[in-house]
Amino acid sequence: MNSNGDGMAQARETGTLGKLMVLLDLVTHADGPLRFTDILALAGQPRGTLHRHLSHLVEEGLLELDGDGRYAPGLRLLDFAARSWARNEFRLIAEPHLADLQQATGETVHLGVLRGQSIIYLDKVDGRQPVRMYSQIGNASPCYCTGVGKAALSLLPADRLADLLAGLSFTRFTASTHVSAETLLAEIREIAVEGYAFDREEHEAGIRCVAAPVWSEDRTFIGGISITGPAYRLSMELLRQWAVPVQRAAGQIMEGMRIRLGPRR
Amino acid sequence: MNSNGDGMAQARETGTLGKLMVLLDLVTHADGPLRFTDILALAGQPRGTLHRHLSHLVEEGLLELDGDGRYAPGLRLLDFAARSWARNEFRLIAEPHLADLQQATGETVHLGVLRGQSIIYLDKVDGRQPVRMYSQIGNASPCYCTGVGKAALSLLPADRLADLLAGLSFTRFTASTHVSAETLLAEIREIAVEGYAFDREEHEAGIRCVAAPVWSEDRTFIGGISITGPAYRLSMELLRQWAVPVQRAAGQIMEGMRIRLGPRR
DNA sequence: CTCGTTATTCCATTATTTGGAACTTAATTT
DNA sequence: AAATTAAGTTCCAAATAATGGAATAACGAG
Repeated sequence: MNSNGDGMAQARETGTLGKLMVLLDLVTHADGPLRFTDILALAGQPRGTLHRHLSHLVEEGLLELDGDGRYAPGLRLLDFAARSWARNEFRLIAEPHLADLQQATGETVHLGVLRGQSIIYLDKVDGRQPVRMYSQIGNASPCYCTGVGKAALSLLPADRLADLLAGLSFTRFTASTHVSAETLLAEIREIAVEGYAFDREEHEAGIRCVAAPVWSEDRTFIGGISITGPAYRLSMELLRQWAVPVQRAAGQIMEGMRIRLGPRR
Repeated sequence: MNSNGDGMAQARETGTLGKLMVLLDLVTHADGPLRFTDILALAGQPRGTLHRHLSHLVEEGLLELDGDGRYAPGLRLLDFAARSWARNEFRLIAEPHLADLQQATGETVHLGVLRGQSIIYLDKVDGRQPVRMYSQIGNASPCYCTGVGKAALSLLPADRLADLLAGLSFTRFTASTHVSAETLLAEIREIAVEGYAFDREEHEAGIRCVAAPVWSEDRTFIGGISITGPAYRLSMELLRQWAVPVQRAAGQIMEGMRIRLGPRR
């Protein structure tokens, strides 16, 4: 009955919630607060419907409406996120190993997981300056141009990987960004063999990283950890050396997951 | 038809969204992952409805369903929150002044705003150990037992304050926690006169703070900043001295808001 | 294998959402 | 100041999506 094989991008099967989430997405991804008319143009929902939807979102604290009639992300989202983060077992288990890795290398260490087509960063340890956490934690980055992302992709079974690649649309961030599924797939196959991935200034010019895949046994978490830093300090040769400790830390995290989560299943 | 005059607590006027948010609240506020039956008992929604609601929330990434059939907060919430936080103007303007205050006192500095009956912490600057941001940022704390909370309440017009107090239910966290609207109101009146508030170990034993109110001209942000630390180091006398720099920093933040946001209105 | 528990699916009924249009309010121009 | 245009809000009959009781399926312990 309800075949969904066409090329329509944003079709959702989640009823009212899906429509509301489109709005939340629009507002949170915009460069600044949006007025009603702006959202009307972007969302393509009828006036009456849109107005009620926005009112409900504001009422629930998911959006905020300022004195100039502009909609911005609501602060209630922070409370939800803080709780989500505070009790995340993957992160809790990984934390000490990230700190170790930071100590060993002196560079910034990240933990991220694959959610849909994005990598969501769960943790960051940076030894040098006081950390501005939200600056990176929680941020969703594309999977095809980050070390953690490519490491995660290398863990997917062929069919799931193919599906994901098929749905991907590439944005060129730098000269080295993958912009086709073919070259990306080729690199992912290599990564699957080697067990580690590089980001060769693919997301941000001047920034390199080496990453290793990490996953939980039930596959709830498919992601990776990485060491990131400026290209002038992190030669490709150095990154190749660091692949070893990164993989070791990844192994320790997975062992920690097995011990903590294994018995229950 | 749908009279709503009874004592039912959680009645919402936001249709489907309201019901979904109740579920998000339940899961994010629980001590750990919840099974379907747990939620069924807590939410009081019929089986079929609940099941569909949960499925939709999972599909949208707001909840996650692990291999044992337990629901936990979803990581998509982190992405929303990170964006909400990153562009929050109040926080951006306050940031340098919080850092100054931290430098001047050596203790932890917080920025929070009133949302409903809660204070949501927008920022934290702690000079000593590397900051675990989410540990505090984003967390919603009760307004009646935090310095920032009481400072914020002192800014409310009498009628809004009365409404808020009427809806408050008090939890005794320590021996000094306010547990009645009367004593709280009395202190708030004092704070309104003095221009600063203390937390005398009211939320957590052994932790004190001094706070000053901060607000934006359009009243979108009503909150405060505080200096927090252990009681053995922060005597009440010292806190009284620090009221001055805290108020000064608060003034600077408000001046910053006026300059940045004033022209637009 | 069986029983008790927990989770999922089904579908006629009903309540909610929908969305075009009318209306109000605010901003801009003459 | 009045007129004009744009922006935001409310309304309500029609259509659709949510509802929820009951049946089914999956799981787990004894």
